[in-house]
Amino acid sequence: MFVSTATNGIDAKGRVSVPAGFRSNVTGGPFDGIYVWPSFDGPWLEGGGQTLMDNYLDMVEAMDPYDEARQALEQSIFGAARTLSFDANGRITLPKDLAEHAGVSNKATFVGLGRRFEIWNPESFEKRATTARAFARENKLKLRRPSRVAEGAS
Amino acid sequence: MFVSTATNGIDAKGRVSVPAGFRSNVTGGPFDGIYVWPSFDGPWLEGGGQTLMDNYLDMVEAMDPYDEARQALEQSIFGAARTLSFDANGRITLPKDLAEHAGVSNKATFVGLGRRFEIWNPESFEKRATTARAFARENKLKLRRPSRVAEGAS
DNA sequence: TGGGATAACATGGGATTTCATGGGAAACAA
DNA sequence: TTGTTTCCCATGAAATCCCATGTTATCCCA
Repeated sequence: MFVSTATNGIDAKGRVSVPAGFRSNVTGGPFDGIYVWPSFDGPWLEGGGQTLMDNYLDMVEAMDPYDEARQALEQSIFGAARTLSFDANGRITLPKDLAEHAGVSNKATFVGLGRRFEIWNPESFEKRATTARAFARENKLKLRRPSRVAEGAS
Repeated sequence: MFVSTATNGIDAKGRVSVPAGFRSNVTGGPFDGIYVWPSFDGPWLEGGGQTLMDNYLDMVEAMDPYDEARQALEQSIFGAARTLSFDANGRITLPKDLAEHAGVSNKATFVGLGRRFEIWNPESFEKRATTARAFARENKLKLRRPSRVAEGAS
């Protein structure tokens, strides 16, 4: 799973190192790289590996073919996503339009969120992280064990 | 499960031995190590193995995708967590920012709490343990057998 | 049940590898 | 050509691996 947060530099060619911990998460797919698309909630990018895209595909295909939500998801995710391959050193080249959407130029912050991750402008992320932390503290009680008991837990 | 309390030294490289009893709890995961993140309740660290993180992921994904609390929790847990691998002798290297959050430098106290554990500054923990004991004494009557027996718990 | 032998654990330091980053050359497109 | 993209190599810093060692706990056998 994608965990932790790391800020890496973007060089003049638009290249940025994907944190090593993220890379080791996506090996074994049909290509050596990640999927990235603009968030439709705000100025940051969403990303993940083949497994995530497979999950989204399953979810979409479980919906009615003419469900508006289905079409929105199809267009916003599959239509907007890019396959960004790693170079020999584990970097991707961030396309200009994606960089603009996220407002990143010199540095980019990778945030692991379990199954997926986000790419942020470092300053914007810092602001959001501060409020998120307080909010998480106030709302931690919303975390409930799934109704089904986790069997075989160790 | 994680039980007992142990205080181990932190060397100049930031390495600290994870108590052997804790280590034997997390073997068999995708990596040989633990997840650790800063508590959002105070100056100590929270930790656990793959099973705990899987449980958190299940709990978070049971929430509405656009619940602000969900996004806050995702960032505060998965975004803040680190995967700390064991070296050949069962040590982890505590990142500086985590050590600062917990206020540890020379020694760290590992506290087993069943499904997860905490890492404390030894003096701070001693203080809290005193008040926690008193609190437990006052509230011992709240301990009740679960209405439904926990299946498959080990 | 004592006491020596053995294994497990926590700790220290040096050597090696990985990681993030920079720049140049070659392939490609317009 | 001219600008862009991809591949390849170099480098410093940081993290990891490997070996050594004292100490504690456990085992085994008389």
